[in-house]
Amino acid sequence: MAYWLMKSEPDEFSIDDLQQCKNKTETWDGIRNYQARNFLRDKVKLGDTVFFYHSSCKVPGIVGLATVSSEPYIDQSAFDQTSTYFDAKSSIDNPRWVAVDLTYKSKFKRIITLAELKADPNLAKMLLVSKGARLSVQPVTQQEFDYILSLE
DNA sequence: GCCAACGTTGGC
DNA sequence: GCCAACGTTGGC
Repeated sequence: MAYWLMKSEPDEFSIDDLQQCKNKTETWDGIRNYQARNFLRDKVKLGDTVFFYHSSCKVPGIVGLATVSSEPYIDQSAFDQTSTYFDAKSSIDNPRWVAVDLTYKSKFKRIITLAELKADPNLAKMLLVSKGARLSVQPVTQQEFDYILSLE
């Protein structure tokens, strides 16, 4: 089983929103970055565990856990002209983007903030804190995962 | 809201 | 295939 960190803007979709979804599960779509897409398509597996990260907000950081609850599938929002995720270059014949389902697992008692993660020498090599890491889907190592869980 | 850092596009 | 211009992300 692999570990991931996925970013979401809480104004758009927060961990509380995920918890309140039907079956606590929602489509994780709208990824429009090739590197992130490649992870989703090629590496993310059903049953993987995900750090749910809040970005572009007052206190950015990891707020809880989710589980990948589907295999990757074609991101239909790319075909929807009314969607903000519409992409004219993705076609049904040649789909460009993928999505997975995420299921709520737990919410941390506190936010493990980006500032805290950045300041921690044990996490100096983590992708999230490395320069210009804008990836919205990124791998987390077993060591990083266990260590961050222990911070809660 | 600013802007640094990155990604993407498109002319050549 | 290079690279300048533009767009986006996301912390601050």
